[in-house]
Amino acid sequence: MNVRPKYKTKQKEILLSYLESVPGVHFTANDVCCHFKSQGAEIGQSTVYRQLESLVDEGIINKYVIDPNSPACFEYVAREDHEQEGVCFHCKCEKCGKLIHLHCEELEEVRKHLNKDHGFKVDIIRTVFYGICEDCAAEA
Amino acid sequence: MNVRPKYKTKQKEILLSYLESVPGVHFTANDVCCHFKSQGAEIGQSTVYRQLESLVDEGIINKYVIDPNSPACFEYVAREDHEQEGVCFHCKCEKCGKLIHLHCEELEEVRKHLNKDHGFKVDIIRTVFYGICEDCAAEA
DNA sequence: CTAAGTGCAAAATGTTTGCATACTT
DNA sequence: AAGTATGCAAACATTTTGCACTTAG
Repeated sequence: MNVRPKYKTKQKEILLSYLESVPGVHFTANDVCCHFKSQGAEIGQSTVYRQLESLVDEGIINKYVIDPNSPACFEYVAREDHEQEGVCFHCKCEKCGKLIHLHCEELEEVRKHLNKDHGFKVDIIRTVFYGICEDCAAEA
Repeated sequence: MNVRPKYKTKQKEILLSYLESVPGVHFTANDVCCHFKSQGAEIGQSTVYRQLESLVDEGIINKYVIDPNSPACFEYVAREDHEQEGVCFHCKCEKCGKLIHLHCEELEEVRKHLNKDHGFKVDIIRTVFYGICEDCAAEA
């Protein structure tokens, strides 16, 4: 999409270090703004939006769309999850919000299938399966 | 989630009969407005939104949320399709924005696989594969 | 010095709502 | 008559953008 950040700025740094401190938590762009506002270390909201977008592109955070009328959710994905490079799919529970990471051969197949038979190159980082997780299904 | 329409109005009637004429086609609320505007048979946009919402609740059409910043997509699902549970999967091109819908046996398999082997019930309506479509991949 | 990032306020977008009017039953 | 639906315009909320300014390399 875009060429991405090249300069290391104070804003990006503090944003990132904050995100690293809340792995697995999901938050909105506005949450981030408020957090920094209350810390006195403000970051302009355009910057927050722009940085979050960058981070999504870089695969450092994930973005979740629950409903077009509520704000988008983001979530920091711990580094280990990236590094094991065994391409990782994500399932997001719509009920409890849990994020499940799957390293699964069958899903790998699907990706190949979409590529070969439909000419569609799936972007795994961005793609999220929404649904209901085992636990939530059980208690329902 | 609401108590729904009780009166049969002209607007609802022509809206429905239009929808029935385009099964499997994706459209936005705005598309509907424009369609009727060009037909001279206008329906107010609030009415369009309200009726579409009703129809979603009634299970007559499906609503797809691709991205919070692009309009929601709707799709009339023919009665037979409901029965064969052949809801379709969506692929969204990150480059040109195209939305591709797939009725694909293999994807159906994945869904079953996730359910059976991972206990995860995929919500097809909300799940979107992001990636690069054939055309965009070609011209790159 | 140049390219990139920031922040503000303004625009854009898609959707919802208040309210007076019109239609269904 | 009573209860709904309609349509307009205004309101909303989130996200994006234009632009002048600052900062990193």
